[in-house]
Amino acid sequence: MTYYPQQLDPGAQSILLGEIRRIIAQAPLYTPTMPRSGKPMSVRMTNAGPLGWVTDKERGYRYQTTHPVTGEPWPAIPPMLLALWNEVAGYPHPPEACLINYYGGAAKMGLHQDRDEADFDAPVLSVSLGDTGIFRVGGTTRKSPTQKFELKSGDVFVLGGEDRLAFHGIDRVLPGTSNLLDEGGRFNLTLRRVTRLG
DNA sequence: GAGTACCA
DNA sequence: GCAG
Repeated sequence: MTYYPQQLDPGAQSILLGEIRRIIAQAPLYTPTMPRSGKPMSVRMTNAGPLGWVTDKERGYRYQTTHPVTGEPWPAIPPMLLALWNEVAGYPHPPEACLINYYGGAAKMGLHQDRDEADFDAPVLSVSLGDTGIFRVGGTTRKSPTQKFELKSGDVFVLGGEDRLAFHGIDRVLPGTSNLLDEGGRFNLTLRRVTRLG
C-alpha cells in the first residue's frame, strides 16, 4: 500500500530543512558509486541515525554505522522525524536509518527496490523538500506497469505493505517549482527500519 | 540471460 | 520536448 498521510506546512518544512543543514554540516553530502562498475550516481547522499545506506564499487549496497568519507558516526535522526514516524508508520520500533538524498540540476534515480534491509514489515517513509520530483512507482517485478506522481515540497509518502518492495525511482526534478532551497533542487529523506526486532 | 539505485 |  502506498499513501500520503500528510503534508508538512511551510513552517515545519523550514524547521526540518534547518535540521538537515545541521546534519550535512557534520556529515557532508558525498557522491556514491555503483557496485562493480564504480559509476557515480547523480544524487548526492548522506545519512542520519545509527545506520546509514551507502554504496561503492568495492563493497556494494549496504548499511554501516559510519560516514564513508569522514569515518565518523552518522548524526542523530532529528526528533521531529521520529515523531512523524510514530504518527504515520504504524510500526512499533523506531527507524534506524534516515537516508538524505540531494537532487541537484539533472539528478535522477533509476527504478529500484529498497531491499537492503532485514525487515520488510516496516514501511519506508519519505519526506520531500524543495523542487517537485517526478516519482515513478511500479510493482514488485521490473515488468509490472508504472505510474507517475509528483512529489512536492512537504509531501510525506509511505511505501508499505504490498508496496514495500515496489520498484520506484525519480525520473527528474522540475527546476524552479519551490523557493524553499536557495540553491534549488530537491532533498528526499527516507526513514527505514534496517534490522529485525527492536 | 541475468540483473540492472548506472546507462541507453 | 516526452514516453516507456
